Amino acid sequence: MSELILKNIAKHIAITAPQQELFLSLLEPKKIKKRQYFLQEGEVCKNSAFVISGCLRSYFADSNGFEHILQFAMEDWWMADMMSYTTQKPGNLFIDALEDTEVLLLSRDNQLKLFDQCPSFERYFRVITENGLVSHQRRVLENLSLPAMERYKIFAKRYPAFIQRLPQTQIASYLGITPEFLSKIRHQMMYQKP
Amino acid sequence: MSELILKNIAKHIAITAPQQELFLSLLEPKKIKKRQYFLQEGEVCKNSAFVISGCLRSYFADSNGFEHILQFAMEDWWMADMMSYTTQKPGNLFIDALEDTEVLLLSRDNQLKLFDQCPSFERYFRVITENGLVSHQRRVLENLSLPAMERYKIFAKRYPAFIQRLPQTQIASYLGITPEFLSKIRHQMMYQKP
DNA sequence: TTGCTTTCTTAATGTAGTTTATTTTTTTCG
DNA sequence: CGAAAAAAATAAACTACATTAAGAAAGCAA
Repeated sequence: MSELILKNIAKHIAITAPQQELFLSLLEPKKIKKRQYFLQEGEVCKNSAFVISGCLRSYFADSNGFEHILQFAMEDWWMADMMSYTTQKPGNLFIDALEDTEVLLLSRDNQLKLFDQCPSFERYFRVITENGLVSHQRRVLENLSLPAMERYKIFAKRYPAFIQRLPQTQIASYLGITPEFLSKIRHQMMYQKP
Repeated sequence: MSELILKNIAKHIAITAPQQELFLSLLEPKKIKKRQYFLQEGEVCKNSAFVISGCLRSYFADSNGFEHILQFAMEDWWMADMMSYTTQKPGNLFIDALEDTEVLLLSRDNQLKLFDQCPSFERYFRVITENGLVSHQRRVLENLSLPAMERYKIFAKRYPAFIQRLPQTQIASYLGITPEFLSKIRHQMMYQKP
């Protein structure tokens, strides 16, 4: 069960067997049922979650009650409210499960401990964070420069698994449009593609 | 002249005098005149730039020739095309100067060397990158959830110096609206505020 | 199987923001 | 300084997307 996370780490850094054990000893497994919250607005995000199976989403609920999805996390992805996790102050995101989900938790305390005891992990999370920054920068620019249909096409190409597993409502919320308009876009695509 | 960058680093990590010297020896000063490119689309971003004085912007030029600003960098900020800088592959951003600007350059090679020779710097850049990620996540959510006038108000409150120093055209491009519409918004704000 | 809830579609109407064009104001620089 | 260029304001026509409403389809518990 911890093979997945070790494999993920091996993609970026090489660590010894005792370091692996140290790392695994700092993790805590958890199961989150579909529709169950992992984190709610106003709480401190004590843990970062590595998804073993299932799917999480993080979102912001605006003053009109509309939900805006920041991120999905399926197998092999990390999920947290980064603002709250790094500062350990109350956050304003919700995180919940779109499917029954298994995760491994790493508390911020344990993460910082890990950085001191094994600096390779500081490198691992630096690289992970660099990649996250790049993908959010790309998302900002795509939202500024592309109309909704283009953004949907790119999303579908980049994350084909998401298109199959997620309801369109969720995808629309991630793209920043209404489900009604996404439906219209998909209709248009069917009759203009070939 | 290198006081500013040492002070910035001291905010996050403590380093010895010889480490400071090592770090400074890896930096290269450069001047960039107003309207001059620091980086063009298709080039590899070899250096990250720490701004000593003046102002840089990074932007994406879409297929219709419109510019979409990703970031401004004034004194005490780092600027790079992160995608290209971290992978050392050709990027798709432009970076140029909005004012005559002085920067200190750190090449990716030197940065990685620094990480090996002084792991505290790996921590410094991890923290910087975490902060960048958080601010881009916040920007994604603000773009999804708020109308243009709210985004402008938040921008003005968060970066008061930018409002004074930058032309409205640039701010509009950062907010994702046309200069004409920003002008309209500002007119509305004048007659509804008090 | 039924009924209930969630998801998806369609369509009419409404609006935040764009486009295009013109004029005024400010900045730049020889 | 004065000319030219850039930036800002205004306004009318237009469009991508939202809102509202209603019904069809699909998933799911009992």
